Amino acid sequence: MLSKKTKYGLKALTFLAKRESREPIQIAEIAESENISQKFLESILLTLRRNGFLGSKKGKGGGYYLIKDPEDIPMTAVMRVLEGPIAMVPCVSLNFYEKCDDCPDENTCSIFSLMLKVRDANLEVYRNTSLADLIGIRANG
Amino acid sequence: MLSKKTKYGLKALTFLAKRESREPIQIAEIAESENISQKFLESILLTLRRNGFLGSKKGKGGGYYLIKDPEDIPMTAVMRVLEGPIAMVPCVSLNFYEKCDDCPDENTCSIFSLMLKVRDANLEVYRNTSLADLIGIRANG
DNA sequence: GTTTATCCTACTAAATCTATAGGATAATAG
DNA sequence: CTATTATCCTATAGATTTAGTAGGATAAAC
Repeated sequence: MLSKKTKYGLKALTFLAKRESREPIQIAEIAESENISQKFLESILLTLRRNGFLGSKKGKGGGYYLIKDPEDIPMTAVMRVLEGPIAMVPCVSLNFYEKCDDCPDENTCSIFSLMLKVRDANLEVYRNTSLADLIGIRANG
Repeated sequence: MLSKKTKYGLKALTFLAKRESREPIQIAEIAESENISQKFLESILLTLRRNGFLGSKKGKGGGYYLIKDPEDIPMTAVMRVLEGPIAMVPCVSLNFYEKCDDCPDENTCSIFSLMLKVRDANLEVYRNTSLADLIGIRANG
């Protein structure tokens, strides 16, 4: 299941991407518009800023804004920052590789191959989808 | 991330599928061979039996055994029973549909289309993989 | 009737997710 | 300079899910 954190983060990003202008938007405005707890959203936007997706400005007239073109923000990057590894098991993860603690040997693991296929299928989707693709009237399916 | 429950369930299923004979195998043997807590595995095999994947026999010489050919057990079925919905959000789930509580309208939801694509990509993999495909030396990638 | 192994419910512990509290910091306006 | 505004940041609390355990009931074999 997609975490609320990721869901809210994606909604906030699309909210910002939809705007023509890149003027700062306050957390409160995004939170209200997208039905998100303001404090929770605050922490999410903070991670998005720390990971290079957003800029911010303090004080009156402050808020958050995109610092890249939506076309240049692939879903792979967003998902990895908000949701974590794209792979379902660490031993097939490209960016978060780890040995599975219960597996003596990847070469004989019965689910390794399946997990590889799943990872690749998801990567294919995320790599071919940018924030720009999420904006506007949805292209159904 | 894949839950331990699903991972262990899949390993147990492949362990049983690898055997030529369909004689009952004891939980203890599977648990030891696959590095799984016996009690935990017990509850997993129980759900697999209740959902029509396994048969069981009590008493001496008892245990669990497959009641279908591995070719006839698609990953879609196993995943849905052990891991739950294949979709990442309930509003795009085929078998577990629900409205998202925070979304006023699916038609304007910015992530709906992406979640559909992800679901379909995963379905494609799971539908085209049976338990039989998990057996034996892994076909890498 | 004893042994063996699954059946079943309930429960506990740990981890993760979701959300909140409350003050620190910095920018703006006057 | 001071008040106001809005982000910054750490810590923590509450809720949910996951992982694993306890302990006896049931049924089959010998």
